[in-house]
Amino acid sequence: MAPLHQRIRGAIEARILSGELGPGDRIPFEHELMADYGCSRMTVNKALSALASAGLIVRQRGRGSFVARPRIHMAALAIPDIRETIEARGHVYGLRLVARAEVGADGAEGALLRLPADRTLLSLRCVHLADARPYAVEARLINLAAVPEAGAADFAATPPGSWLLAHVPWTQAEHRITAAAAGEAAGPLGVDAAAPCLVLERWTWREGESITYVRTVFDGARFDLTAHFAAQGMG
Amino acid sequence: MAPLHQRIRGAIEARILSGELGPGDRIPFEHELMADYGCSRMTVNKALSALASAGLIVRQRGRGSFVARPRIHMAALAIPDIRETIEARGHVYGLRLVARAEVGADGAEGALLRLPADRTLLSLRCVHLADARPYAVEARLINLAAVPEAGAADFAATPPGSWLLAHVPWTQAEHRITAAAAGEAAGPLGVDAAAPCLVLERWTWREGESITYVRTVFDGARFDLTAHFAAQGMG
DNA sequence: GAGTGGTCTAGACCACAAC
DNA sequence: TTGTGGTCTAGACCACTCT
Repeated sequence: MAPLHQRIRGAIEARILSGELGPGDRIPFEHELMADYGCSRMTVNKALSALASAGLIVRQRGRGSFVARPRIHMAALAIPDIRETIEARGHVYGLRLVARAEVGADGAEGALLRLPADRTLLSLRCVHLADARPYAVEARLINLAAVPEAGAADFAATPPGSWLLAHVPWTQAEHRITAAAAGEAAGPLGVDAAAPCLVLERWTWREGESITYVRTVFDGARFDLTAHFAAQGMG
Repeated sequence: MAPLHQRIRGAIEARILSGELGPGDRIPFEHELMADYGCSRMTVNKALSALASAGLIVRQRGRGSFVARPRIHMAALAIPDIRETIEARGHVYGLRLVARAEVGADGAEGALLRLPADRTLLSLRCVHLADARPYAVEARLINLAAVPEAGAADFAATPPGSWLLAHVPWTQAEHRITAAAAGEAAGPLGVDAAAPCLVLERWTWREGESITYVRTVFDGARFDLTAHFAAQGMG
């Protein structure tokens, strides 16, 4: 038997998702639900608060609770860890570190991370392999002032993304997904220079400080980003 | 002054994000926090429950609460409403309905929506324009058994995606993002057939029933998907 | 058995909205 | 003035974990 607050939440969720309650419609008042379920106000409140934090309803002090207007195509998209993706499909993951250098932040690299010119960056280029075949080309910059331990990490053995995820908590990130011709990545990827590729860029910050920038190029013919997800807070 | 449960939550969040508490570390017990803040257990419980539902900590009955292992690059990506995107950038939105037909579900279309062969689908093709210039090409299928009102909607005036979002609640969706050559979309988009394009596919369900499938092709040189977001539940 | 979190009660005071 | 939701208290019983 599910907890009462969960059953209350589920019952209201069902009425919204079935269409019985539409956007803007009123949810029963807390005291009505108390009477319906024969429980205390805290229990009802917990159910409604959960629905509100999930975005299914809007609560207004002094007015009541209402079904929320549907959100605009907000989607939870899993941006996968490359090694995990490859291994999950039963392939052997391989990593080839092509270049590693410490560079000043006064050039184009520094501009990408929006850093002052006197900082030092670790610049990495590597190729991710699936069954020894090129899968993705990655160019990464790491702000050494924010992550000094990265200077000693072995990025020929551990993918930079996996290493950072395990070592550095982040608070803000930005993704950009574009399609482009392979261009410079054509050689390492083993495709034609005009081949359509999926380009994933990510900027990551921790408490306002830039941590890393990464640009990953995938062969469009072999890679896609997919995500299955449930509607607003349906878990 | 923020509510007490929010301040407690914020204080713990800060300790996790600053790195003071790392993955697997123990969060103070509820009774310890009660003593620290001089409040009741319900208040502490509300703070910790919120952190747990945000994925920052894991709570285990009989053991305690612990900092969660960081999630694998899970990101909230906003898949934008095309009309809103164009208008938000200050351009004039235009829509050209190229084709509209009701088709049986016994062909390739039915397979895309995974529907029985006896169902009827509404098949639409349209071009989204920004300042009268082609911006994206959309091919859509709508399950008329699930959304009969769509048969009467004016999709020459309202983009199908906007119409559906406003009229039909969904519970499950799946996205697939790929890069591909323009191919058939080259003509309507006004680009070369080999031009790299971003292809966004979406399947949408409502309580297990297919609602719609859409495949949208964007000119890679003019379009990108971006998302700025905060870490696990940081609002 | 002692300690943990999960749930629930029956009150209370407050800020805010509508009348 | 009345009613709403937001917050908080000081208890309680339970299921579970660890020893």
